Amino acid sequence: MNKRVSKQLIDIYNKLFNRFGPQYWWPGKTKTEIIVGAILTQNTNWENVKKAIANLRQAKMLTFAALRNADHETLAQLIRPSGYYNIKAARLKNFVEFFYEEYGGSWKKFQSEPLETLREKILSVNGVGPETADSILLYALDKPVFVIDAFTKRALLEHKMIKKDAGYHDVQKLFMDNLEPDVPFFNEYHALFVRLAKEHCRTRPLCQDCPLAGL
DNA sequence: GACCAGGCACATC
DNA sequence: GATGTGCATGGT
Repeated sequence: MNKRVSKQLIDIYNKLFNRFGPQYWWPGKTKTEIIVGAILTQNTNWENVKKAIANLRQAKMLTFAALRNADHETLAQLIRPSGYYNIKAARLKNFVEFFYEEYGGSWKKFQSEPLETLREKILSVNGVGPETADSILLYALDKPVFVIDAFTKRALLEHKMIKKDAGYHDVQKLFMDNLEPDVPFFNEYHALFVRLAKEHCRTRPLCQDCPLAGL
């Protein structure tokens, strides 16, 4: 734990929170819905994901049991609005199969597995990479892991807190080595970075009235 | 019509 | 281990 870095990270959080307030990410939803959303939102606008999830809800497919029984074609058509529907249908199936094979369909077993091995196992599912795995861990299973996305990296790069070639794990380490594990805090912090991305700096470097300017 | 969105796996060098 | 490519919809 580096005190200076730690203070800086908390400082960034405070600036973002003061500007944007709480983001209420994935509030009041089931674990299944959060996991489905995490997979469907890969490289995809959340508004499109909402349409796909609405279709699934309408078809009563927002449970793992229902997803397990669905055939590929039906599932693919329901999630069509979220894009990459063939690949994502397969990925949903992969995850559901993993859940039943590894944990016998028990949320209790799933959630009580130690974090280290749990993360490795989730990552081993084809179609689940670091960001999706960590979103599932943090938002569905309440595990204290910090989710990194492309914008988080760019913001940190801008403030010279990471190197240009830093990988996902390097960036994640910066947060997790320098902050106390805290689920609600990690939840809000990542959501605030995404809010910053949507609100301010879509594809450009940080703009002038960026809340992080002058750190 | 181009460009983008809360990635990932796979091929190739 | 770095770089390139396919996957696909809906909004701006």
